[in-house]
Amino acid sequence: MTEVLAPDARVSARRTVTREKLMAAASTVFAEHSIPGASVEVICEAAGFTRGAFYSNFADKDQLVLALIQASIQTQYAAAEQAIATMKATTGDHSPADLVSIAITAFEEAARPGREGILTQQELLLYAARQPTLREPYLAFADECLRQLATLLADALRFTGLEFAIDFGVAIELLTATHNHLEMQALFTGRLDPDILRLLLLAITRPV
Amino acid sequence: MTEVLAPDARVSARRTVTREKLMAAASTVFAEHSIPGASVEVICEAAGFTRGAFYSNFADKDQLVLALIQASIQTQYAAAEQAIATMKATTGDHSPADLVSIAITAFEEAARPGREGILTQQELLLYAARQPTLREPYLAFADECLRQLATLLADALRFTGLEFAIDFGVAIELLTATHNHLEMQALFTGRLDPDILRLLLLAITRPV
DNA sequence: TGTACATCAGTGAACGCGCGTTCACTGATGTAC
DNA sequence: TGTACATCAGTGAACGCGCGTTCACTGATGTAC
Repeated sequence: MTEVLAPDARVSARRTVTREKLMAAASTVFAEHSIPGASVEVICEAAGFTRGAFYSNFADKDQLVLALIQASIQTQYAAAEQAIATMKATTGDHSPADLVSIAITAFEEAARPGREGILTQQELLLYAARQPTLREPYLAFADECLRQLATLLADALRFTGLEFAIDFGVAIELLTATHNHLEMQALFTGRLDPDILRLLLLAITRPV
Repeated sequence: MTEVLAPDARVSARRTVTREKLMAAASTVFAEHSIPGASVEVICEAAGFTRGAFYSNFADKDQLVLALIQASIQTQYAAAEQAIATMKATTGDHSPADLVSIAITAFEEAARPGREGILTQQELLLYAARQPTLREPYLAFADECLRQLATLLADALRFTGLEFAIDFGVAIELLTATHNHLEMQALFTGRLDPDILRLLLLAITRPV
């Protein structure tokens, strides 16, 4: 991860841009055709390169998938951080429920993946579940994400004067499960109604 | 659906068996290689046939996927019915929480898909989300499933003297979302701990 | 029940296409003086 | 700053393989007398 935060000087800017274009194109093509259904040719066409460029940047297709998974992890980290910042910047008169809702909305806004992003994420998730090499990193990421979210919610709850009526870890899991469920449903209905999240949160909290 | 319940006499038993073998093999291969990554050749090999047999039974690969989706729907219907029957057959002294837990466990037992089944289901779900032709049927199924589950839970709750503290529809959605989340997690951890489901249920119900 | 024929179900070779991957190349970028 | 050369990044033709699909065939099953 260090290399990503502090880019290797030996990698030219041009090369970095090419890599990013290929990854963005791959993300789009994966969403439409699934990972095994997406040919290197089509990805390169979408990115505006020839296949040679692809193999100049990635050893093979699997290495591209791995890079995308790492990028997806980084994006979600950033979204969590953004949400924390937004929440901490919020002041003024808000009911406890409103404050919690603001924090959640901030996270959903920051991470909002759109239809294409949801499909790609699910695709990467299934791929990681199958590939033994990727299972461990993905789990580690999930744990880290839950911890981030826990910090966020703990802060938000302290502001609001609410507390969880159930185990903290279980509460976080229920919230992410529901969030995921809403995203999957959005693939079919086209709409994402976050009301259920709010109802869940109110059901599992109580005044201190 | 009529043809499935009352099998067409013009379709020989031999043919039906071949179809079922091909579908079972496809389910296994889809779990391992995803749908676009599963070649007709490999599916036929796993089923013990040659590729000619495949095209004698299915117009193309997509028709096989469609048949699998329909079969998956039937299986889950059956599981819901089985769970209802089990619950209605349960008598004796049980706490409200226990009774609810028995009903849920019965459903999980009847539907228990195993690692392979979970992967295949997710694969079919993503496929249906992408394929406009399949979106509508899948949604219709989901609605029907939720209605079945609603009946089951309404009965169970009546037995127990509990009632939902939140909207009925929302409660069902939260339960299915959590159930799904547990299945996905099981793909990574290898274990499926249904305790969270029980905790959720207790959190969103109250004595009448 | 036994025989002769018709239909059906699965075989396996063949097809052409598109895929992943390689590599000799060329034009773009960077470096030294 | 300008020129000469070295390195780098992406090109595009070529390869061989495996795929989806077709079809003439054969052995199995069903039917009529």
